Amino acid sequence: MSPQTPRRLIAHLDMDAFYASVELLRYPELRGQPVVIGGGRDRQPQMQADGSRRFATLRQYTGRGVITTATYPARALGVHSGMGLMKAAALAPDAVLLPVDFEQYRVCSRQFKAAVRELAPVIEDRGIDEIYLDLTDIPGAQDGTPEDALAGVRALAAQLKQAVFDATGLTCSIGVTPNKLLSKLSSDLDKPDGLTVVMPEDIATRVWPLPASRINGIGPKASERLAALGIHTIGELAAFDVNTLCATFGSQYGVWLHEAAHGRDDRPVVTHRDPKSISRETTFERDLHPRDDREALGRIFTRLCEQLASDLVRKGHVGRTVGVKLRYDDFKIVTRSVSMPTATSDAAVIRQWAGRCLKTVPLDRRLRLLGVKMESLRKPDAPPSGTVSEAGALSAQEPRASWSLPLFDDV
DNA sequence: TCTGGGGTCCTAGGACCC
DNA sequence: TCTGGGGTCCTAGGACCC
Repeated sequence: MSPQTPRRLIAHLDMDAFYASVELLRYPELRGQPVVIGGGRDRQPQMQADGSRRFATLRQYTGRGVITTATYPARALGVHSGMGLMKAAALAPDAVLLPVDFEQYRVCSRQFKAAVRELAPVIEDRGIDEIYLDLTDIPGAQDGTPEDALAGVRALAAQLKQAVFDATGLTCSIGVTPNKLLSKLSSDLDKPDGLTVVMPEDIATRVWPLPASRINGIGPKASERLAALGIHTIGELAAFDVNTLCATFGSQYGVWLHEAAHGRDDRPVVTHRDPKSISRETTFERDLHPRDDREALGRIFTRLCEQLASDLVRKGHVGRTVGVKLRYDDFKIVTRSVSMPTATSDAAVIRQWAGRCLKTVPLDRRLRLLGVKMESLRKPDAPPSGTVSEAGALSAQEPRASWSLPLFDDV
């Protein structure tokens, strides 16, 4: 790298087993035990006569929930996030099962982000438990000899970890590298409570031996197709002919795979993003038939639209494209969407247009999930995007009277 | 033992306009 | 009569992430 090229210094900070760790703050007696978080509302720990708490275990669970997070002792038993709770119960029947408490996690999330912001103000939010930081302009982190600079970087990262712990009592893992891709990968190398610095000269030894699937953006499908090409590690991907990658994966993804494997990524740390869509969906306790369970489905549909509308209002958005999502009992998903003449956040209008979408979907088998989504979001007072004329304003109301919903209507 | 809920981005075909 | 490209919007599906 030439001296005039400004080398960026990017960190990825990832909270360790975040939801589970927040629960352990509240129930310290569970520390060291296998604990999983997931499922519904109704498994609050019960206080016993002797003042101790009684916790539900996975053994008693019945239902369709999945694990949101598991403590490290639970992970050692083979359970992990995304796994169905029934399956997890077979592997770890005595693990403690706690319900999710998003309110509390959001409180802790705000606390750790505020603590980090005091030291490093350029933050990109990546959800409730992780952030990217641009440390390039933090004084002291890149001064002096390469050895001094490295020491400075490590000291700053250690300071960030301490600030997070002081604010929340929780540990996190940090990766510091020249870009987001490498930092994301590096924060995972020494979990939990890790601090990993990877510079370009370390890529061959630290990154190339890892499985290709460790790259953020290479999921199960891409991994499988890479394996079919004989590519298993990031190093093998880096050495592979980029033209063959493009022929297999398309030019955009092919080039990206090649660049990623070489540790190259120039995406900036983005401190603010406007939401693109807002949605609500629910999986039923049992599969429902559009005909036999018409009334139940109608009520659920109406409630989803009302929840979506109130989310829009609360977040200060209106939207112009309404969509529905159905998952059948065979797990096949269909979606339908339609753009309205004007943007809205009105539950009744959303329900009418979403109902219109529903009428174009096959309703001949049981449903597992129903969802409603709004896209093309904007602020209510902003001028409408696109070319829709003012005359369209009336049309958003029009389906109210003229559309009937024979299958889902609960009246 | 069947797999939650909230998002983002990409692809691809057709409509429609210039 | 049979032919262009380019650009944008719309819709459906899918991969991926937290």
